[in-house]
Amino acid sequence: MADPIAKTVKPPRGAAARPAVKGASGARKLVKAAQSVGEAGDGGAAGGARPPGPRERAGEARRAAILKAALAVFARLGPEGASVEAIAQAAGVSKPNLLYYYPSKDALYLAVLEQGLALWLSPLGRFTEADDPAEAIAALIAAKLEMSRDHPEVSRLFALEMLRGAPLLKPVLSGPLKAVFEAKCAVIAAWVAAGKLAPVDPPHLIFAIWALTQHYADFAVQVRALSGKSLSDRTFMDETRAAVTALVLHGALPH
Amino acid sequence: MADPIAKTVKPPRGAAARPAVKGASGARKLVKAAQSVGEAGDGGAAGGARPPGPRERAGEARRAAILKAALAVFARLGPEGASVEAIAQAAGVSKPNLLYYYPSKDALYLAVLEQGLALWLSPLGRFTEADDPAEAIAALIAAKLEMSRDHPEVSRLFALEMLRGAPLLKPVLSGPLKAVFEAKCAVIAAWVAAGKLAPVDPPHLIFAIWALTQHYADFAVQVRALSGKSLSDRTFMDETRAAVTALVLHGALPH
DNA sequence: TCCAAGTTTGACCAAATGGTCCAGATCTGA
DNA sequence: TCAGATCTGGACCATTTGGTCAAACTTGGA
Repeated sequence: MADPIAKTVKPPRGAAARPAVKGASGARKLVKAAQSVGEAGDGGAAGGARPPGPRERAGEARRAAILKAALAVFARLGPEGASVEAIAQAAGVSKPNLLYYYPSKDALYLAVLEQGLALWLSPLGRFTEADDPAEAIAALIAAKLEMSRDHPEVSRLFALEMLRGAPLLKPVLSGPLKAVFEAKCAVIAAWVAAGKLAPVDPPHLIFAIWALTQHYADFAVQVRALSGKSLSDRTFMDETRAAVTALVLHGALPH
Repeated sequence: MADPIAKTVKPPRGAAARPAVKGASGARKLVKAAQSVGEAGDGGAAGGARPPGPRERAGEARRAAILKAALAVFARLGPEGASVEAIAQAAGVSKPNLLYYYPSKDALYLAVLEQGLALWLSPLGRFTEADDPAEAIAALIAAKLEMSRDHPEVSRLFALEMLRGAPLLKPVLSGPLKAVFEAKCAVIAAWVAAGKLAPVDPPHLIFAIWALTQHYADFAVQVRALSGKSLSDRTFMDETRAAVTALVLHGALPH
């Protein structure tokens, strides 16, 4: 995989440009995807008002199957380690057929990343100055832990990207994510100013929450090897949520 | 890279078996390396008492250069993404020459992992029931953060292995690491029992410390993109240490 | 000085892999 | 029902890449 930014375009045969791989460079696409996180999010079917039709349906299903398989394989082996053949097999599709839906491995990888982005960013979502800090922080922790439990591959995929130096994600990091990040820092700072929170450093508080919650997805093997448990165990999940929440709140609430 | 456990042996030409790639399967080697962390750690030169000699010296230097370059490349691209050619180039060595010192990419990867293991495990080292909890925990955090600052590639390499499901490291995790982990959990439990610590869950406390400190190495790009700083900034380092220590101690000390 | 052991590398090989082609199957709309 | 568009996958191709080989070069020591 050279630079995926380059030639991600080029639709399959002569087909109508598919929504999943339309114009704009990879990075730009990711930024756009990140910006539209909160929005309506139809995302699906290409056409206008026309009802789907069985063929389009099947195509969309196949596309989804490929995406799902690709997420699993990419998250485990990384973009280099994952072979198109392996993904195709995991998706129950022939390699040329996969390449029909996604014109290249890079395009597929980008699509996977794009799909995961919304999910990955969503928990940071809603908390405002008006909220109760303890509640808001607890909710954020819970949401992130649920992400780690229900979509660990997404978490791992993004962790992988970070480890690689975020070649594709950097624009997202310093664009949309930074915007949200700074907004949330401002909220925390406001809470501190209002005396609702101990004088914590907002960025570090957010980093801490991220680190503590993602750890259980990204280092799941280690957690499992050492404790014998994983977030899919109900009690371990509750225990973890309690431990992380307690840690963060004790550190952040006025004392 | 198929299963690196398999045929890691086979010395270069007919040369005397090199210490770096001697018998025992990869996994066993890693476990042994992990167990001997605290020990003397000569590790170097092959022969008995015979003085090094300029030639051996040069060889050892080259070996070290290769290992260093390999760490950098592997940590960035992963074992699949890194090509032997690229590593050789980074080390200023021809590809066949690299293969002369390390008979295969797998062997090289294993050597890199092995070398990093001691470093990675070392911070967990010394703290006992007799120590002051606050001091001991602060020291552990400081040591891990220094690791993240001075050897981020090592941290990233191991993070990468975790994300991959720790194919090579699993024996280490459930062997030596688990032993140390449980010992430390016992220490923490003793502190709790003695009333020197709030009733925290020992495993989660350790996970928290790991997560919080490694985050600054593994997600350095994100940290840098969002805060503009990195641990190599003196003030940011101090700030981070303070923030993490405060968070953990507030959460763990009796309140 | 000379040699045997150790070191270095250009040329080469086989396997894996991303991607293409094309022929045939299937569906859609008229 | 039929023509054209859309799918599907077996065969194929070019490139990359891990690894080998043999020949040449270096060097420590007798």
